[in-house]
Amino acid sequence: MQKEIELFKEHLKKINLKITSQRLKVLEAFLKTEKHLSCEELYLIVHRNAPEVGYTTVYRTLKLIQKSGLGREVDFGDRVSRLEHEYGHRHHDHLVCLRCGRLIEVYEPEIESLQEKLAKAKNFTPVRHKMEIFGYCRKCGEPK
Amino acid sequence: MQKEIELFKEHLKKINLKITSQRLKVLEAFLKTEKHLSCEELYLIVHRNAPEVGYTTVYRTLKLIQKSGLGREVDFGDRVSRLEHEYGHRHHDHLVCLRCGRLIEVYEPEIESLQEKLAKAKNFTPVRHKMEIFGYCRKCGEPK
DNA sequence: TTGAAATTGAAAATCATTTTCAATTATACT
DNA sequence: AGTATAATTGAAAATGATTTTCAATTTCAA
Repeated sequence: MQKEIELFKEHLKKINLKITSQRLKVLEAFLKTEKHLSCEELYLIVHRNAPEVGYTTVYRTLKLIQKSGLGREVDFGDRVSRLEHEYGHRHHDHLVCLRCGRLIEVYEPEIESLQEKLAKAKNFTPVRHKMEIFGYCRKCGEPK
Repeated sequence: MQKEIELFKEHLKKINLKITSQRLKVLEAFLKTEKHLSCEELYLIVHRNAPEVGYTTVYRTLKLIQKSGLGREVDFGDRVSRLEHEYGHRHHDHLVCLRCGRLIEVYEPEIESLQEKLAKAKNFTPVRHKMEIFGYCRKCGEPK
């Protein structure tokens, strides 16, 4: 976690932004969880221990975490941004349970290379991609 | 297009909803385009010829089009719902140009079957999926 | 034709996110 | 350490897409 904090500080310095206690508190709360937290969830966690950190600052810091390369924004169709770890985590796709909301991360290199091929066939220069499979997890069983 | 209109009417009857001129106008505007229209864009089109159709009704009708199986909601990360044709269109993925917003539809059966395999490996029952590749189209060239 | 139930549109409400702005704070430079 | 200055903060207001409310209107089965 120290490594990530250092990277974050370096990123801030590089773009002439200041290292503040609020920013570090938000970052630490993010680093401590492996869950995909929304801004509000993160705000509640940070705010519990540090009531002086405001909602807006959490939003703003989440943008910085993304730009620093430590976090990636994900949206599972509910119009709520969530942040997942990017540093030290290779790209993966998601299985999203329609009943309980459970999230399973999966990695399939063959799909990645097929995607490259697809893009190339259309003269398209891929930058990033997202793939989500919605359905029912083991516990939630068959639909209906 | 008549076939789709019939299907829509059948769907409404099945769930005891009424066939109104407003609903048919929104449906027809949707059927006439192959573009991925947002609610607002569709509203503007409908409203041009039929000013008596309100914004809210367009929104409500778009939900009905989705439920009837004629349209599918897509969201390319800008938090705006768009509706694409579902009836008579096999599932496909999207290449989204980050500069000009161009949309390219692609179909790759191998990816589809790999997705099935992935889900099965996690005891997950897939219902639907979405895959989007963001990047730069031929015209917009390399990033930056 | 009629009446119950569904539909409509305008306006208000909602919800996530962004912007505004005056007061505060970090940091580079004395 | 002190100070100037540019960045940061948080509360509140603004935004923008979508949803809800509600009284008036319309559909359609009987």
